[in-house]
Amino acid sequence: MLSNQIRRLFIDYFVRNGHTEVPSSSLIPYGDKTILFTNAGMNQFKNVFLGLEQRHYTRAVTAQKVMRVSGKHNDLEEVGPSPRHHTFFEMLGNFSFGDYFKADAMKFALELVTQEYGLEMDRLWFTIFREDDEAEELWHKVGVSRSRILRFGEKDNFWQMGDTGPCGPNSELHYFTGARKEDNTADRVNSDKDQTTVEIWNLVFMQFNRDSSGKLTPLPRTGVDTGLGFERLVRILQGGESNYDTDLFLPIMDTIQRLAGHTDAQRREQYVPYRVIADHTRAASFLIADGVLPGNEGRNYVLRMIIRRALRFGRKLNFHEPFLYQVSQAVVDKMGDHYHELVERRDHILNTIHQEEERFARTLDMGIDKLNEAIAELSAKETSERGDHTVIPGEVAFKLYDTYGLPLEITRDEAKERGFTVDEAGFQAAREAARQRNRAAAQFEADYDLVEAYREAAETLKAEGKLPPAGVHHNPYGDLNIETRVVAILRDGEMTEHAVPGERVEIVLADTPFYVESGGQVSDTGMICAATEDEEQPEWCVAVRDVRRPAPGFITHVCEVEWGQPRIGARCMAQVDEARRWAIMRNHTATHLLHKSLRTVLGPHVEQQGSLVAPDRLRFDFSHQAALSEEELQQVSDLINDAVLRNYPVTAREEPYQEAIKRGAMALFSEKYGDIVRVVQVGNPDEAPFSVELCGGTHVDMTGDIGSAIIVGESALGAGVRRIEVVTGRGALEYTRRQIQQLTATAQALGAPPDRLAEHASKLAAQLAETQKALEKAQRELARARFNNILTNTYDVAGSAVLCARVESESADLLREMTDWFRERYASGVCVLGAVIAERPALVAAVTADLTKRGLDAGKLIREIARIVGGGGGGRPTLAQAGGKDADKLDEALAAAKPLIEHALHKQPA
RNA sequence: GGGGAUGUAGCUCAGUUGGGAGAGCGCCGCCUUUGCAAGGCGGAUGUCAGGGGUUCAAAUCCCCUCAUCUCCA
Repeated sequence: MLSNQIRRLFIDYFVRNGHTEVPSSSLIPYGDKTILFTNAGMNQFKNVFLGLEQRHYTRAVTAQKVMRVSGKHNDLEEVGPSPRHHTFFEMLGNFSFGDYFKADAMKFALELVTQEYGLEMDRLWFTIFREDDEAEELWHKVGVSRSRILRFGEKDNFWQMGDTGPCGPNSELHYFTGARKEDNTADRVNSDKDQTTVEIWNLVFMQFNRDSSGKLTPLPRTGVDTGLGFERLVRILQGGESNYDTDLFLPIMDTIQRLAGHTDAQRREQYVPYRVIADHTRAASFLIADGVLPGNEGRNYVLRMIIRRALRFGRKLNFHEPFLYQVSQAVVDKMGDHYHELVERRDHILNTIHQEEERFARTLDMGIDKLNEAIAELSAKETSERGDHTVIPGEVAFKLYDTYGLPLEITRDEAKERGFTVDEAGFQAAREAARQRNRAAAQFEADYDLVEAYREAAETLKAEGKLPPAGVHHNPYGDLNIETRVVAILRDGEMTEHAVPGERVEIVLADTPFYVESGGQVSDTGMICAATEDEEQPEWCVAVRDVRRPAPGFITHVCEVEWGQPRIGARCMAQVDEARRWAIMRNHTATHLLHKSLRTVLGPHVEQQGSLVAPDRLRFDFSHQAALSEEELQQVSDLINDAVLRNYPVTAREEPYQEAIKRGAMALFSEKYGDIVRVVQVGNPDEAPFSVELCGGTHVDMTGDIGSAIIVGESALGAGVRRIEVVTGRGALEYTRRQIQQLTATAQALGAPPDRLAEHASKLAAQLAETQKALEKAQRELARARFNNILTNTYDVAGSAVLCARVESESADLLREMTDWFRERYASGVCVLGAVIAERPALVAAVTADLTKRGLDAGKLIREIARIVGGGGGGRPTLAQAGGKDADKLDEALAAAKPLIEHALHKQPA
């Protein structure tokens, strides 16, 4: 059976049994900062299990993309040597949200593996939690022999989401894959002894809720969450020795072999690099398809690390030119049928990998240069000192790695070619030391306590019935001015009864029209005032500065009390600052127009990487390799403003995710979407829409409301990411007004008509440059003429010319130049000049080279006399300069130079 | 988020204890050549990343910010 069929069979089986097929969520988790990547099948259902989110089904089945690069589950170093460790893999799973529980989950699992997949009953082992007698009975009831049911403790068979929250016992199916019957024994389950018996499926039964004291209480709605390792299952069904001996990996490794030009024997011998490259290419391709770009922090860094690790292993196969992007093509071919994003974004994936390959090559070149420098230094030592100097110290190797990104293996290989070795123990020691330093520095934790305080506040309010279970009723799309009620007042996260003028508190309302920062759109500001009969002067009033969502369903308004005392339970009016909100909405709709226009002009690889929608401007970051040309910017700008002028209606509606995607809606890759999504569409009802985008933000009704949109900036934001900034509406008006003002003011100042300003200005600039040059020349000639006069003061001391004079000069540079003139005139001599520059004394001394041999040092000389003007100085023996504070003593200093020079010149040559 | 490195002409980079901003390539002009390549001569090009400080004097030393590279979380 092929992998695609195996996956299909799983999904179809559960769909037949009443489950809804839910597509895999992105590898990038949304709204969950605790994890870097989607690392389990249940991630996208987390809030459903927590009761924070409702779905229209209670049974689901998924094939989920999963990444594990570090942590307790995986270690990157294992990928390659290990037959069953992967960074990227698929997890098949069925889920029950308050629907069926243990009995059905077990029945489904057993039926599927034995009857659909044809696994042998007497090779299966079943593990259960030590105290879960119920599980044993249920397994027995569906036909499992008691001798094959094994009990384990918390470590293996008790699952929990976190320190608190849902948890429960789990039960695992293990499978004996060995050839010798006598090895099919219980002690090989959950054992590191050998790998003939492997875990294939984990059934988690969410049964309890654990509170902060550790106490378990039964959940009102139990749940089932299962995870079946797809690669392992395929391996078992296809009878291979490792997960790599399956049709999931073989085509990829065939491609590597073809590119490497290896024989089958060579391939067998180098199986580790083959596996690493195959695994990492899969991971990289999927990550890039989900919108991740290689970078140097967070998940971007992980992607870069994975690509570079693959390239490092590629060198073992003699790949020295970019090759990985070609392997990636094989991944797209193999997996694209089920994961369409690979096919849709193929060019982007291949380009990104290719680019990273070239970048890494540059890093290596740089690193190897540094290594050569280090080796040259060592060699120099070797000739001057005794001892062995063919070992590169560990700190040096580590610095190459830590600072210049040169991997140890490559340092080792390059060193070897030059007859050097690396002190690897020293390297590890340096690495460990660095790690320790890091750990010490990373001791402070985030404001975890504060987050916890908000969560507790939200729970308390729900428990007391002051807030419905779903939390604050939130509608930012309707009226911007509504009547509601103060539910709570928080001071530093703690509940309080009331607040007084001038205080900064957070207010929780039963309903709120305030938008909460999300998808780049900033939070609303506004007012909350007492709802009283007296419209003129409400009893109290607070200014809303910010709006936050510290816990799911819990919205707080950060307020400053203007007057009066808001109290819990008070009726009030919540009023969003409408002018500000309108400016935001213009910018948000303009963002959609910009996004679409960029894709039209530049191509479908343009992907939103981030955005900011504020009242005064919008900022849009997107993937694109090069700077936009003048014409491209023009085209984008024209497309946007054309859409504005056409005055398209902007509509939002909710519809199933799949339908929206089918209609070509643009979705953010970093975003998590439920089954039902909000779709914002720009365009006339009977025509093909201008843009369709999944979006939770607020928008204008008609594009004409935007007024106009002006691109005010385009810049680079990192490798392959550009940023465009735009102003709209009143902001655009203000911007053009300022520009025109500048233009007219400049035109007036230059006395030229505005439409010929550029021509005029460049002419003026050229003239100015010419005039300046002429002036400089004239000034220099003048200075030279004056200086020729001063040169007459030169007198002879023991055959050398000596000049100590005060001159006029506006710069120290000119002063220096004068000494050049002196030296042009006299082959042997000393010249000390002084001038007052910007009210301060400046001195310069020059000594011709022949005199320095007679012990005359311009540096020493200038230091000596600079003291008189209250300063210091120095330079080289032939030329030195100094400055001071006391301009009045300049002549005194110059006079003091004479005896010093004369004394030195009268001395006999050394 | 933390550590390390880098930032100087269009590009690649040098710049010693703080004391005259440079090289190579490229570019422009002229010469040589039927033309090209090459060569010869001459020339232009700098916010020394930005800001602050120390100093008579900062590309150089100190602090902050930004950007890029890199390692770690």
